[in-house]
Amino acid sequence: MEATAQIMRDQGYAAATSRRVAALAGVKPALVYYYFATMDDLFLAVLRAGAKASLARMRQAITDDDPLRALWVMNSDLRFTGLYTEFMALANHRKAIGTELKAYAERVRDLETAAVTVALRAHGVDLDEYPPVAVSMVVSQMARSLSNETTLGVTEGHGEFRKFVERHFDRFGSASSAERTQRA
Amino acid sequence: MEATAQIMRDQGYAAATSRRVAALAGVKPALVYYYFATMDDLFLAVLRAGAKASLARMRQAITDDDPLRALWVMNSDLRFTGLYTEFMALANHRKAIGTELKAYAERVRDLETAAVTVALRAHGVDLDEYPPVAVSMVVSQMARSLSNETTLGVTEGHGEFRKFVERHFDRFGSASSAERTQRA
DNA sequence: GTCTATAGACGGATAGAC
DNA sequence: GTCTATCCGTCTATAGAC
Repeated sequence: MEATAQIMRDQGYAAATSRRVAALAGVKPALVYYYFATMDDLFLAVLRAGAKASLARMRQAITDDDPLRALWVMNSDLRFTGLYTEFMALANHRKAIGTELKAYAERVRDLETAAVTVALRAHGVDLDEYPPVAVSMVVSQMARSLSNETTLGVTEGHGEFRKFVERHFDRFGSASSAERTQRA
Repeated sequence: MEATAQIMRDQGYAAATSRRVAALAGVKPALVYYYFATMDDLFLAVLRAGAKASLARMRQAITDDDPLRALWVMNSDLRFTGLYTEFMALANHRKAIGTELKAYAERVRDLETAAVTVALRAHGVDLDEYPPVAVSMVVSQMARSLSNETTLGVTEGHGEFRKFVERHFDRFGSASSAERTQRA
């Protein structure tokens, strides 16, 4: 499963064949089918393991003293976003993958929203003006978008965007006294 | 090329083989290689054609009386975002695709930023507080993210997010939805 | 331009030895 | 559990007829 994830990240899901996975894992192709009936089952196992680890980290982030930044950092991990992009593409034509990825995305959204709600409320942000679900969507999705662009080699505007995000983190998350004034 | 794009959208890039493309186009596989030396060349041609059409629409959007909403609408087109996601995944392990996609993404960013700069400045928005490049990134990337999620079947928070975006469109000086209704 | 036919590589998956 | 060996399908790409 480790080998599968690595190949998917480095060369795309189409390159994750039973032969290549086995070679990287140091075993023979037939052994892959001893543990996983089909390649789809292997992909699903990789997805579930990644989702489980990711959700665990996210539950930790909820209790973080700066959940917004924790969310940003988590979704800026190139290893994570690379895999996620591959699974998104895979989900396009593998029904089972799509179903699993959808379930995962919805659980993530719930957790993210909960974390952001706590953070915003704790700092007196108007939850009608800044709905937690919308804020969490911006933070996690933009972090992923920037990561995807970085992988592609596009970094134009990234510096300015990070500064832009930082300003809002200050306002919404770890509000310093200076930023409280700005909010008013 | 039309058949290739359709298959990529519906079944993923890995399904766009010379056989299937030819079948959908109503010709024989060998003919594909008469027009395109390799499958990579075909993918590149599809990418270039799509990029050209997309850039043309974007230049139009600059002169639109509501560039921000035009940007949002353009990047909410499921046909466009589906293809874009596939090319992102393809770029992971096809160097030529990656180079082309990067060049395209950078030209898009320049155009978007120009359009947003004009729009914000025209309505007296503070460009230091809301850097045009950051605003354009949020608008286009979030539109794509929502489209990708919709394709996956995830719509949680989408309604709230759209309202959130509408409020900011209004605040940034674009005609409010009420005004647009009046005009219509 | 469009076709038939095919070479040659690689893929998923299975049978059966050890 | 892990292997060797193999079946059979699909893929890219090419040769050459029409």
